[in-house]
Amino acid sequence: MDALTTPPRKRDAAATRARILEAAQRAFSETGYSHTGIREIAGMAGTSSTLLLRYFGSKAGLFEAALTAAMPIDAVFAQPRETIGRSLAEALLDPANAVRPPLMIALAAGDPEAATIAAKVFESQTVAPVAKWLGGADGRARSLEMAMLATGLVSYLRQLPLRPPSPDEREHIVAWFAGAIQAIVDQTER
Amino acid sequence: MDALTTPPRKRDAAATRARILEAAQRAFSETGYSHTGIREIAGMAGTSSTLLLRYFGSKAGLFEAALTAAMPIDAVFAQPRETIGRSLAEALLDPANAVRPPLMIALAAGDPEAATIAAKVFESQTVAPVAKWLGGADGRARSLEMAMLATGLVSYLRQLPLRPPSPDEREHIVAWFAGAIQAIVDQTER
DNA sequence: AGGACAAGTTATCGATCGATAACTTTTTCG
DNA sequence: CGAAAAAGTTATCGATCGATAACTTGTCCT
Repeated sequence: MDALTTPPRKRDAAATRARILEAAQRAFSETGYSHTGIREIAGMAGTSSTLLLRYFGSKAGLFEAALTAAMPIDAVFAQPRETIGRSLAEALLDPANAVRPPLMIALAAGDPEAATIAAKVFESQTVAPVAKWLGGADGRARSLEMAMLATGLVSYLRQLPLRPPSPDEREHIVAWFAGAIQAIVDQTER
Repeated sequence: MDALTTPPRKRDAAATRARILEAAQRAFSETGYSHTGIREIAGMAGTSSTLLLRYFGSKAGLFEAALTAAMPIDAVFAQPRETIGRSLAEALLDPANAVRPPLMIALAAGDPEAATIAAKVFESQTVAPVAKWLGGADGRARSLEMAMLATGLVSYLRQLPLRPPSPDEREHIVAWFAGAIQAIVDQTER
């Protein structure tokens, strides 16, 4: 009588874990940390919340894992240094990149627990590497400035339901962002 | 037998309403929208959640009221235009200013309901007035750029539990922020 | 083949949340 | 004064959340 029901999928812990992680990245970056339930994520991954918790310990653990796995900044900073502003802007605003660290930061800021996790991961995975990439004694300050810009950009152009900027306004903003990033990168020691 | 118990305070709807509003501003800007309960706010105001709901209809209504009442940008933009960058930075980072629009924005971004309210209020109370203050056809784009910078600044220097920047780094960041704001303000039509 | 362990499901707990109803106390005003 | 309206309290509902326990089913290894 179960000829019409979907047969249960092959058991594969690694694949299930990966599906949960991917679903978590998508869900967290769409609805934020507090507003996303583990049942919802598990449902998107085709499993149950119980299994999710066994793999990741807790909702906070899952968030940390999702955040850590979503840090593909190397590709951006491998681009030519002379046009890194544009490259970063495009990477941040590409709709295909569902999960980006600054977006996660913006989404986590409202929840103390999530903010602590996000800050820790972001510090080690993004702020510190970029500071090293920049070089100089003021590397960390400039890295933080870039992070502020990036978080602001994704917050306003991807997250907040503001009245959408016109194409001209959007291009104005993106050009300004790229220029501001480039200025920080090109800056030499004072 | 109630000689030792505090006598109940005089009944004053306006004063109670004001206490609730102030408590809401403080609580929301410390723990965010989702993570702050109406019982907690009511407790800070010395009343009950029932009364809070009667005055503000719902938690979302209270948030909107708290946000609308926390928009003292006029004072900042009444300062001399030539040094508005510094003035804005100081206003945003002054610990006495517990509630600032960009901070509320940062805290609300993670919750869809709160983000919708915050975006609507911020658009009309801050983005639009600043756009008019700036003037020019690209006023709104430049206003949004300033909002991005401000949100990034308060997020990283007031909200996120990052490893705190050193005094030198902090001053580096503040000076950069003030310069970036000033550049947007001084910018003329291209 | 068969058992041991991993993978996955079902049921449920306890806490918390926003919201509502019903009630009591105080103030106000004719 | 006294009654009506406003101000405030107590009790509780229904839903949702993260988390745990107990159980069943599939897979793999000797």
